[in-house]
Amino acid sequence: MTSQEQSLHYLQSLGYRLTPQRLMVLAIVAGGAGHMGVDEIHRQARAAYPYLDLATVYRTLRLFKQVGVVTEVDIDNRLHYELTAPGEKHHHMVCRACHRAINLSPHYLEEFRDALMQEFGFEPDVEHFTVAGRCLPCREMAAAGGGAAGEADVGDDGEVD
Amino acid sequence: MTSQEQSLHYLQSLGYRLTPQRLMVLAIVAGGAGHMGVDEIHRQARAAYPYLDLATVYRTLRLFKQVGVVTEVDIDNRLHYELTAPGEKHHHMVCRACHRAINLSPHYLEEFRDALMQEFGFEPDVEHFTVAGRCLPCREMAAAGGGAAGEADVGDDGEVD
DNA sequence: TATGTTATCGCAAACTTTTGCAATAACTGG
DNA sequence: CCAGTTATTGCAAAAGTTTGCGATAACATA
Repeated sequence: MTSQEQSLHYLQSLGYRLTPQRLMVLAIVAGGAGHMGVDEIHRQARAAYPYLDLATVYRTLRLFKQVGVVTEVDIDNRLHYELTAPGEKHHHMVCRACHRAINLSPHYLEEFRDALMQEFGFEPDVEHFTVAGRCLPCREMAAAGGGAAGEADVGDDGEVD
Repeated sequence: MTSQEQSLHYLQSLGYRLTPQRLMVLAIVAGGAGHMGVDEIHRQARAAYPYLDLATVYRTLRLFKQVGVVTEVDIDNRLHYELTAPGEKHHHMVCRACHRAINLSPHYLEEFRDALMQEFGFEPDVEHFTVAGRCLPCREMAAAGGGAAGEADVGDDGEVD
């Protein structure tokens, strides 16, 4: 049983229905490399299933995220999704200059999470976590006075690991 | 010189112009208790200055945030703003069930920030930081099987310190 | 396989936030 | 104090995302 099939059975076991729209969206996110923008998922889905509505894509992805099948990443105020890798869980650092997403091991958040739990009883959503900031190349470019050269001219799929 | 006046001089020293719209928005955010939603700021502003456009409120708040005069908090997918308290900097934990914002001392983020800087050269935006999760009361309510009772029925101004 | 229940879909409209553009007004220098 | 420069405004429209609603289709039961 592939991990996609597992996800589908899991959804079913929670009482959700298996619809062609959900199969399609799952297959596309699974097939894509890295995180995909909603519009791209929608475009690909419509190629095979022309009537699939954008609202359905949003609803489907929100459901998948809620049950943990996909991971949501906010890149430059736009939602992106990737398949949740069960064994290789990671968070993201998103550069606010070049909008690249860099993976971050969960290890870096454990202390933080434990402190909030113990001191406030607050359980942070660290299933997935995105922290904005500025990556090394962009900071160097900015420091050099270079400014905009090369910043923000990366496509939807800019990703470093 | 009040802290509002300081903010205004600071804006001016950066080359920004002092307009009635900016004075108004600053006064309202300064006068409000805790973080205010954009619509509420707009409503109050229009009471005294009827033609002030919502787009101007957004632009003004974005500018204020950029220069550090106000702090932005994302509560339930809506932007909220509060005056940046120079001496009492804090972050926020926002409960995804009751949407209350709880203040968090910067101390809890220092280690995290330092680790990212040292290991990745990534400089996280920790001027202000919002972490989503579930607060103690909501977790207890959920555990008790109570479910929705009392959750999410808090107004715009629900805040704990 | 036929039937009922209800989760899900497509569509349209709403909502929050951003952006383009021409008109206005804040600051600068004379 | 007046004129020129240009940041800022208001308006309208776009962009991204969510929501309400009637119609449809997935699943369960017989």
